[in-house]
Amino acid sequence: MHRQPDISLLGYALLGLIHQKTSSGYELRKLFAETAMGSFSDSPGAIYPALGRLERQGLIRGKVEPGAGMRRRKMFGLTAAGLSSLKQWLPTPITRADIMRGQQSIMLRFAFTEAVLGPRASLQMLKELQRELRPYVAELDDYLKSHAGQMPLSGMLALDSGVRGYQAWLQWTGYAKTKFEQKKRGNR
Amino acid sequence: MHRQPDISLLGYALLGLIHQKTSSGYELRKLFAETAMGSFSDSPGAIYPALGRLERQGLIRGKVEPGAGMRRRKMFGLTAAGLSSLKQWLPTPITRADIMRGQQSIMLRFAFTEAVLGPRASLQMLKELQRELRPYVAELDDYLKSHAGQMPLSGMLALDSGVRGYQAWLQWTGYAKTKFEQKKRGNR
DNA sequence: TCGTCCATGTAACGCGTTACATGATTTG
DNA sequence: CAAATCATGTAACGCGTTACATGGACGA
Repeated sequence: MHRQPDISLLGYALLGLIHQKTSSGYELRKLFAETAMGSFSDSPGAIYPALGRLERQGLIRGKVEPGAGMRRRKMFGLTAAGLSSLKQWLPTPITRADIMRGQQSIMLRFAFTEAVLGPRASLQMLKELQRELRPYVAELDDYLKSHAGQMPLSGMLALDSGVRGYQAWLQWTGYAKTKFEQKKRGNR
Repeated sequence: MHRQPDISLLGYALLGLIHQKTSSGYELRKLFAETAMGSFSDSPGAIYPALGRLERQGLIRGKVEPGAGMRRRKMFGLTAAGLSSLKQWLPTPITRADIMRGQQSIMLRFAFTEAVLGPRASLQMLKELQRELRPYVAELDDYLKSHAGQMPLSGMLALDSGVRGYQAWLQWTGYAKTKFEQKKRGNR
């Protein structure tokens, strides 16, 4: 039982992307810059040190491309240890604390789960998310309804916007589940 | 024209709360811990240093309560400079970059705007938010529709969850506007 | 008086931010 | 050949995190 090294969310994002495709730091930067990937920073001062840490931890390995007439660049690939770190992280149970901290880390895990652990794990994750989300939304809603009168309007509305966001997320889990079930039944 | 000192989001949160009510560090901590206030940290290692910075910047002033038979505590109140910092920050224009970075900072501003600048400013902010949000949601939606086929299912769904969140937020702006207009017409 | 809150702090640490630095290689 | 872009880094800095420290007040 090797103890899990500390990896930041950015680290896991890099691990997942590198799992999808061996990449250079620059490519990863562009990905973050162009595709609004959960709003990770595209700054070299974040990515290169993060890659350095992952490499020092033995989770990825980079080698400078020997390509002829190419700009020198270091392509990073996942090591066995890196893959197992990903596999340990992806299915960690979803807690209410995770939910309150924001969708970001949960959705990052969701995005990588299918490719690394398979669609069954994705479905499992969606179900877990529903189980945590449903009572939380209900509680927030109750709180809002019973306290709406005694709160300043702005405060009530700010809270309401959060509740609506969670409701939309909850609805999404249903949609996502049917999409995965459709896929399992073979119609792609 | 005094230059605006650097204030973190946590700093603004504290400023806004102290504006509402002169408070001690401990009270502010409890607020964060209990009311899921945008998920700010309730840890003393965040709040006390932040209060210290604000005090050193002359934005708040704390005095130890002379209360008889009470536990010693330092109550912080806003200074004139603090109030003017808040007033400068609240109405800064909403950009797409703000939106992509997350609702947190925008909703924090919204929550304080009514009390500090009045309901007209809140309405103004909601209109601005709509103006930025509407085309952004439309673009995301277009992108999703045109690329849905060529993306991995998880990726498409992760993006879709983001889009749904923004859509819910946009709908909320409409609701919030009517609430404020109702209030202006006098029926509370 | 003994534990449990109340209340305020401090120290080490990690990581992201901003800004700067450096070259090589296409493109015009 | 000059300018833009590719590609990788480094340094200073601020702030939040976790964990630890301290001490007074209140209840049993």
